[in-house]
Amino acid sequence: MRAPRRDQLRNRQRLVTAAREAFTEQGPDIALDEIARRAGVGTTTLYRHFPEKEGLIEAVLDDLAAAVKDNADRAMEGADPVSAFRAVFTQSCDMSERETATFAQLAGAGERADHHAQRLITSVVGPATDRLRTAGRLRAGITAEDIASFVRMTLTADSDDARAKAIHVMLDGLVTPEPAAVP
Amino acid sequence: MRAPRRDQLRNRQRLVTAAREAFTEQGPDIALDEIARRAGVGTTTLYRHFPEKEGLIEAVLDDLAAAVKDNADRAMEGADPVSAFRAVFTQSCDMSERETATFAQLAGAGERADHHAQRLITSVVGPATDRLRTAGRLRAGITAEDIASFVRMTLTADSDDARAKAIHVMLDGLVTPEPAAVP
DNA sequence: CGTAAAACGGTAGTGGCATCACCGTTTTGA
DNA sequence: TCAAAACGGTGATGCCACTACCGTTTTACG
Repeated sequence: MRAPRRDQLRNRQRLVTAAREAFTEQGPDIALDEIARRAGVGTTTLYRHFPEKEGLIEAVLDDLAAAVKDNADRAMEGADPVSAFRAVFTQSCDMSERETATFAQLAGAGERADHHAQRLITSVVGPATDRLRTAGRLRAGITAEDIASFVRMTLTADSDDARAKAIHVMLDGLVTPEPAAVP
Repeated sequence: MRAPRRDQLRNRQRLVTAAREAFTEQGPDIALDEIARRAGVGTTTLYRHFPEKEGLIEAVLDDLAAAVKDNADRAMEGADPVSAFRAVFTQSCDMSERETATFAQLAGAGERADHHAQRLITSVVGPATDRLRTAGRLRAGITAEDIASFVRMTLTADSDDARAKAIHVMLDGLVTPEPAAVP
């Protein structure tokens, strides 16, 4: 089997980067021709890489999620389970302003994209959630998928203010108080 | 000034009803031609009533919200502020299965529709929220708009299960415990 | 009733956009 | 070096929102 060609990899990366910028500026309804032009490739090449628009959206979601995942993993190191969970949850809901809006828009741009976003978020918050549960501080009956769903909900808040309040309310209800110490 | 013609009113109602059914079955991307056919009117008539698709979506949102508003107002009568709020909040998040999904899809079908849905929900939960605050049982710093935003968030949950859990968590964080009685 | 204003409905057309089909040209791994 | 793979331009198809006409029907009202 031949190794993948360099121009192929390069063009794919260019497309994803251009698409990410384009989606951020204009939303998911921007024309694919425009994205190809921004990437400096022909429209044919775009369709060779992403036969359907939703595939490109998924790739951009991957790109956006990678940064969040990095931050989340860093926040896990050397922190107690409660602090780690709070940090991961907050960061997942509230990346940089623009990224949050872009991620939310793309996640709502179709069923496939929606599920893909859900999976990505689950992979980000899963470890912190499991650790919180192991420490006995996670509210009973809550799964990592639930947490991911909550995160995605907050992304659709219509203002940063409302989102911040929602994060606060949810964290309060998710992390249970420390069990009383035996005297 | 002449009174509005009956056929006009009738056709408008038919369009909204047909659109509501069509959106419920096929989602907001269904073609307007198809909706006109279902309503038994010409496409020209559809565009005369709703020059833009988003206007039709807003009308359907109104239609859906009216039923919820009725339930909410009924739940307010003769109930204490806390019960009333819990009932209104829960019912707003969780109408009948189909309606919830339809409302959420339409609310996400454009910026105008989004803001319209927000206003509608605010008008539904506003009274119950104000009453809860007056009773001193609403968490400090939370406005009716925040509550409406929370409701809209829960509509985007990806499963009934996750939505139910979110409602529970949020209610716990929103209604403060009764202040201790003076001995 | 009679009538004119208003609403209707069919048909054709415009323009944007996703997606496909060719096909000659360029790049690249081996 | 050279064949496989990727590129890119151009034109076509089909769907859909939205517009323009224009002759026909319905309706409010005198």
